[in-house]
Amino acid sequence: MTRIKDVAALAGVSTATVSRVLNGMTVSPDLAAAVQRAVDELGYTPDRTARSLRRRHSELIALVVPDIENPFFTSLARGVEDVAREAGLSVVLCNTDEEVDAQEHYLRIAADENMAGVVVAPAGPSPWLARLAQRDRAVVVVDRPVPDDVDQVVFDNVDLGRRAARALVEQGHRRIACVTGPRATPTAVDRAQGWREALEEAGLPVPDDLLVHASFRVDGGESATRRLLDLAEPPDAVLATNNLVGVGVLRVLSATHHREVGLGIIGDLPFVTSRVDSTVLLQLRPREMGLTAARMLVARIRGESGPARRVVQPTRPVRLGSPAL
Amino acid sequence: MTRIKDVAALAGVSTATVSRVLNGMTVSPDLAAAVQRAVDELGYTPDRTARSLRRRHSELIALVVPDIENPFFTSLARGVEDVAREAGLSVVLCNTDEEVDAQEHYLRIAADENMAGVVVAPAGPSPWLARLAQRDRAVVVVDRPVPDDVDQVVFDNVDLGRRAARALVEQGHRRIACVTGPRATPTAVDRAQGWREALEEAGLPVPDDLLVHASFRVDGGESATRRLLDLAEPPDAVLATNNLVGVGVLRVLSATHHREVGLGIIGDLPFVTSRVDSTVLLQLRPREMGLTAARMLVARIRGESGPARRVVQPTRPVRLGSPAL
DNA sequence: TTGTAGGCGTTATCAT
DNA sequence: ATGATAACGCCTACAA
Repeated sequence: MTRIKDVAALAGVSTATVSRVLNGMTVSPDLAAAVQRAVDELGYTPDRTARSLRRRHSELIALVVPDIENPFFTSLARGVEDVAREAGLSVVLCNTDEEVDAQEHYLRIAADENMAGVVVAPAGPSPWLARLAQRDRAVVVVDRPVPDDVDQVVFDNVDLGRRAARALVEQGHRRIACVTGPRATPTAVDRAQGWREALEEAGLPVPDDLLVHASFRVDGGESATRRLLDLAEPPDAVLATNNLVGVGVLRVLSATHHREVGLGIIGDLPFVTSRVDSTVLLQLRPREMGLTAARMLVARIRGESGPARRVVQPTRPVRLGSPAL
Repeated sequence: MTRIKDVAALAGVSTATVSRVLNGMTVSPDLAAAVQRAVDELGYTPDRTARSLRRRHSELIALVVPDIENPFFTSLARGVEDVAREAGLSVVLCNTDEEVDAQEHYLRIAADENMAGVVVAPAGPSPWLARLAQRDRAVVVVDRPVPDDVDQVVFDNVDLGRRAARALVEQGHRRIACVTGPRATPTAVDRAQGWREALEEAGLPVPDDLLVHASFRVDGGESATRRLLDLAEPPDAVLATNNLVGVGVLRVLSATHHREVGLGIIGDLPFVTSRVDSTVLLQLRPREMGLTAARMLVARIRGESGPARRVVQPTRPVRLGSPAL
């Protein structure tokens, strides 16, 4: 392999001068040109492990997400990537599969690899958030709020639940069920809370059996919906508090020909192929969330100080119909 | 931060001994125990940049894919991850967005970060494949064959096209269109070739306007289908050569109430919500492909030598109907 | 402005 | 079996 000293030898300068050229420090034009020629001729690029060791941090940032198969997080990843690339950082994507152990594993690696920073949508609480901050690494938490004193970009989840449920009320539905995620997932709980508030403010009853906690995945939406349809008094509408749950609900409603049952979804409907003209859609624009988070991260990496910020990512107004048809 | 010398001091041994304990070399039981105690007490983990610099390679492998939003590649990623974790390697996911520049960027980083290996589904040809091999890094190409002399895991794409088209012929269709990916994408071309062969072997004409090259995405399937439906003699069936194109075709067929038009899809239908009872599905099981590729990669990282292998990943037989309903 | 040289934290070689 | 020490490749005081 070609090393910095090979470049130095070819250019007839010291390795220090090569390093300076590579890092944009002041070097006389003629030497800089000679170095650049040598670099080009040899196709030299610095060894990033050596550079990271010396500089005490790399040019990698980790994006840790709980479910890489959920289009919400892949969109978020696109946003993070766009900003990172602009800043000369590369993103490595880590999938925790909603398992805290895997999350801890990847956060530890981010620390041990001396990555410049981490954007994490937490599968659960983690001591590593504080540890990373303490080791002087940039940390931004997205989507799911945590109690730690770190930068966060989240939605106003109670408000999301409220707005989506209100829209269903305005459509004339009176028995609106809510299918949400696990009790341990704050976004799931908050959105359900918003749903409850909207029903109460409309003077509607909120029976316990209309709120179902399921996995935040397609199968969760499916099983929950089947259970709801089996009730003695089934709902006349269903609010799905995330995109995959929404797909599951929609699948079961279509398969069982319950086209009269209203549907609200917080999130986008990825790849849907059925017509959902009257569906209430509250789109979240995860890409924008990724942009916001990555910008905050880059600012911290560049040395910005100040107290942890908690940014509420705005969303679009409720709309009707399928996004693509 | 806590360093190896802190552990050594606390355990009353040299750093060399600590290193030996950490790396499973022979150390007397009592010293090993003392070291382990110190490691636990300090919560020490080795600095991976230093380790990588010294060992000449890290414990990271890169998975480079052209479209992180395509469920085919996220499934493949799951397979790679499962094997990698088992082998003590961590996967970093890199999205090239079908851009060769981005691909080159990430491959270069993989080289400069001294990553142990790379699994890449190429967006296009790359000199880095050879360069990485030359630098003694493990490389496995997946999904899209390349001319380079490197390990590859691919489908028999001509056969896929043939089998899917045959199934549509057997359903009684006589004018079967094919919507495939860009001319520069070998999988797209080969699957279309299989389609052509199946039609010819059935004695059906293969008019030029029944083959449409589009992007390998949902919008590609949509626009191609609209064009096909506008033909003077529209097709009575459509073969989509990948999953996203299939979604696009299905969307347009549903939206325009062309339920009588037959449909074949090479790949899975992610998140579909409409009923597709008579759809020909040729599922590819990308996760298995990821498992295969990662196992080959791990073997190479462990030092396996021998000529480059080209493995054909088997697929399921054609089936009918939606995967989930 | 440029070169020399030390050190980042780890592993591996060479003694003992 | 263990310890001292020299690398790995780069960056950055410090000196000139």
